[in-house]
Order: sequence, then structure tokens, then C-alpha cells
Amino acid sequence: MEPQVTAGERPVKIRIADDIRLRIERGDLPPGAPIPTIQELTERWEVSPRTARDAHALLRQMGLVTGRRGSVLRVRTPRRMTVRSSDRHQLEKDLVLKSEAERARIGTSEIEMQTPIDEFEFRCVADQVPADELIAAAFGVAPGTELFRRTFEKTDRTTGALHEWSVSYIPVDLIKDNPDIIDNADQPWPGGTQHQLYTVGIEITRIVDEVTSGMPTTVDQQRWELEDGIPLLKVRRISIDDRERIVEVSDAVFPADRTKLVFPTPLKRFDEPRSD
Amino acid sequence: MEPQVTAGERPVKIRIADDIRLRIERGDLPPGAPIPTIQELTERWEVSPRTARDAHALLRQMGLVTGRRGSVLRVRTPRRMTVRSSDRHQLEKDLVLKSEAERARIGTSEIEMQTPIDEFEFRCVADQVPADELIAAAFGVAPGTELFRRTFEKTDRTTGALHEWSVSYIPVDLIKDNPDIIDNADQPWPGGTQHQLYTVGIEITRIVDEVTSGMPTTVDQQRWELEDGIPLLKVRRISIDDRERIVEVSDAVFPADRTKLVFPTPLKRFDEPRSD
DNA sequence: GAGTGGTCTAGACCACTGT
DNA sequence: CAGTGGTCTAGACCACTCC
Repeated sequence: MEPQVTAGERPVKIRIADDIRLRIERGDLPPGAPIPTIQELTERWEVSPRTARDAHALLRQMGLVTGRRGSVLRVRTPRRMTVRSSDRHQLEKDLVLKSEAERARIGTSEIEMQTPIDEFEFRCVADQVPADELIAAAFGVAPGTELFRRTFEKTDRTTGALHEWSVSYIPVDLIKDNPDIIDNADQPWPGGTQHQLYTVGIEITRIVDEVTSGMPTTVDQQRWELEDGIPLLKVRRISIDDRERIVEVSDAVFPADRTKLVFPTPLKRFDEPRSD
Repeated sequence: MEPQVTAGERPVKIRIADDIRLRIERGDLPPGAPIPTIQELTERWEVSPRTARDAHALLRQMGLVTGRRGSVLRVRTPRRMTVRSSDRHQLEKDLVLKSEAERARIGTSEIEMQTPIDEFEFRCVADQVPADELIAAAFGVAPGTELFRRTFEKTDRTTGALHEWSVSYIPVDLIKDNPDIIDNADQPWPGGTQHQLYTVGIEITRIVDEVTSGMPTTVDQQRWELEDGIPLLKVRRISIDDRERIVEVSDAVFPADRTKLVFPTPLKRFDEPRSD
């Protein structure tokens, strides 16, 4: 068979993949349905197995199909989305003035309510690092400024898969008045940042979430147990206090196939009745 | 040369890609630097050209390198990010009560300020469609409910590349009292949704943005002129009025390599001075 | 025109699934 | 154990870039 030259046309692998993609989008191939095997594609399109496989790979990279080695590829079934709302910022602040017992109870139940705690392992590592250029720019301080850093991980106890990951930076200068923060930094509950800052007289009055997205590295894919074609949502949280200082910068990562970020914006009411 | 069997090891193409990835992450290969060619990789790793190419493909899929056909692949230089803040929701509402002249002036200058208007072509198509299951669920209405739909596109006048895309749905029942909305629907400025709803007595009091991310299809890649390894950010905007009705649902898409979504959250002040 | 990556062939071997 | 996809070989040809 002579080579299927791309004579001004789109590559064959793309034509094959698009054909299947359209069948999926039309609902002709519903979620869970097997897509044509490599064998079938080589016969139907008269291409080498390698080209048929490239078409399969394209469909995986678009996040449309999944399948482990050895089984047929199937149309991806959407996963249940975990909602993460910026409402939690105010909820956390509301906890600051409550008693410690209440904080522990409400904090884990209301804000982190969704999962039985036993299934997961929390890990929190705290240390102190000089700011590199990127994080220094985020704070608007000089590179080298000492930062208190905490990295937080939630992993599935059985599979070892990562479920949550974030890192938080606070300028050491801001919190050095309360050595408790640094000494007891390894608590497994990250919701307490606002309370901790409150103990050194800092009130956070504004939080800015910056959302971007990017593809995982091969290592990220393994750690998060991500399938092909699934991006990562990246959220940088910037906490600003009543003196307009940036007091905390936090970066968090969420797999896009199981996370929905929600940001409610209340609008000011019109003061006067309208005239029409 | 005998086949490089994956003897319990990670695949060779992944080992090659990870080696280069680490050099990039260490800064050893800075943005713009050429990565090793296929030829070099075949010699250095003693693999077939195809395997070296697969390593290249992996690096592209991770969004780490770029390059057109015929030129060496280079480490990706981050693009300038266009910021899109949820502050625009309040800004748009503020415009509602202003005069038409002011709306036109401020609307295009403050909210859509960033780009010279001549370089882009705006296109807005309006029609009326019955709600499919998905969008009906978003509104909480029965499928088949008539919806007023507007799709909005901003394309680069020279290259034809897509720069903005969104679609907006409003239940026809809500706006049928003002036929002007439907008749004059093709205005190129999408910022006026709140004003248009105001003309039929609807005041939007809350807007909820839902953010997810996914990979583009091959067609999306062409239309947006997206390089490999760049996800799309997807924002569903739900507008709720003073009677807690969902009055508009809008879906927008943004390329993740040039868009940063920003969501400021003001927090309530502590009423009383703290006691310590 | 030399060099580069992109597509494709016609296989081989392997890992894994599912029966 | 038959069937499937994943990896890899050793090339060929093509499109494109850069000099």
C-alpha cells in the first residue's frame, strides 16, 4: 500500500479522529461506548496500524476517550465535579472570631465537608525560604525576602493518588510576633490561615483569586492519577489586609476533570426605583 | 538495533521527555532556547527517530515547547496574559442607569479597553432556540423552553484567528415585552445584557461564574490558533435577578495561554475591635 | 539546498483485559 | 488465550525554515 500522502489535505490521523469526534458529539457514540478498534480503523480507512493508533492518541489528548492498556477505548464518562466556591473565604473569616472548639467542628464539617476523613491522608510541611523572583513579584517585595511556607497535600490512603495540593507563603516579618504559628505549623487543617494571621493583628479584608490552566507534566499525571487530555486548574489566592498589604500568597492545583470553581459576585442594588 | 523494550521501566520516550523537561524547569534551557533535535536524540539515546519524535510530541503536549514545521523546537516563552476580572459585572451594572451616550463611551473604553478596535472583527448572531437538556438544566426549566440565544465572536481581522467566543441564553418569556431586544440584537457590544434586561424590569443582583477547563478539539485548535498543550478555560456565567430567578446563562471560552481570570472577594469587616 | 520536524508504512514485541 | 492497545524499529516522503 502506497503511503497516504497528505496531498494538501489534513493529515489522515486527524481526519480519522475528527470522524469519531463528530460521532461522539452527535451522541452517536454515547459515554461508555467503545470506539472503533485499531484493527477496524486500519481496514475502514486503509491505513497502517500506527496511523490508526495516532488517531486514538489524538482522541485521548482531546479528553474524549479513555481506556487502560489491554481494553478497548471508550467514550469518556464525565466525572462528578467537586465544587469549590469562593464563598469559603468569608466562611473562613467568620470562623476567626469563634472559639477554638467551634472552629475545629465547623471548620472541618462545613468547609471541608465533602469527604470521609479516614480515606485520606493529610500532610502539611512548613519551612522558611527566601523568596525567588516569581513569588517576590507576587508580593511586591525584594527577592530573597524570608517567607514562611507551608505545603499541603491530601492523598488517597489506599491508592496514594494526590487529591489536593497547595502551597502558601507568608512574609516571616508579619508573623514573627507569634512564634506559635511557626511552631505549630504542621496542623493538618489549612483553613486556619485567617485565624493565624488574626493572632498577630492582621485582618484580611480582600481575597483575590487568579485562575489559569495548563497541562500536567508526565509526573503530575502519575501523582494525580490523571488521564490523558485532562488539564490542571491553577488558582493563585492573594490575601490583602485592612492596610492593603499582601499578607499571603497561595497556589493551589485542581484536576479539571473533577473540579468546578465557583465565584459568586453580589451586585449592589439600584438605590432608586427606575423610571420608565 | 534491537527494540528498546520497556523492561519494567518507564517508556523511553517519557524518559527522554522528562530529561528535557527537567532541564527546562531548572532553567538550564531558558525560554526561547532550542531543545535537542531528533537527530541528536537518536544518537544520544540510541533510539529510532520515531521514538525521539514521540518525546518531542510529549513535550509539546505538556505545553513546554513550541515550533512550526521546519524549525527547531524551542522552549515556550510565556505569552502576555489578558486579565478578565469579575469586577466587570459591577461595572456593567453601573452603566445600566447611565445615558445611552455614556454607555457607549464608557462601555467600550473601560470594560473592553484593552485592544484597538480596528484590528478585530466583531460578529454577533441572535436567534431563538428550544432549550436542550443541558441548558434547560442550567436554567431549571423544562427542555424545549424557548430561549433567546446570542453568539458573539471576536476575530483577528488579518489572520482570521478567534480571540473571543461566547454564547448567551435568555428565556424568551422574560424579554418578550420589549421586542427591541430581539430586533436590535445584532449590536456588536455584548456588555449590554444587564441594560437590556433592565428595559423589561429585570434587575440582576447576583452573578455566579463557574470555571472549568478542557482540551480543545483539533477544530478548536485551528480556530483559536492554539498551539499544542494549551487548554481552554470555560466560564459559565449565571445571572440571577432580585427575585432569585436565573435570567441569563452564558458560556464563554478563553485560551489558557493568554487569559487570566481574576475574582476579587471583599470580606466583611470585623465589627468590633479584637481583644487580645 | 541543507536541515528540521510532521506524517506514514509494515511490521515486532510487550502489557494488559476479559472471557 | 485470544484480543486489544502501548511502545518501538528503520526507514520513506513531505512541508517548511533558514541560510
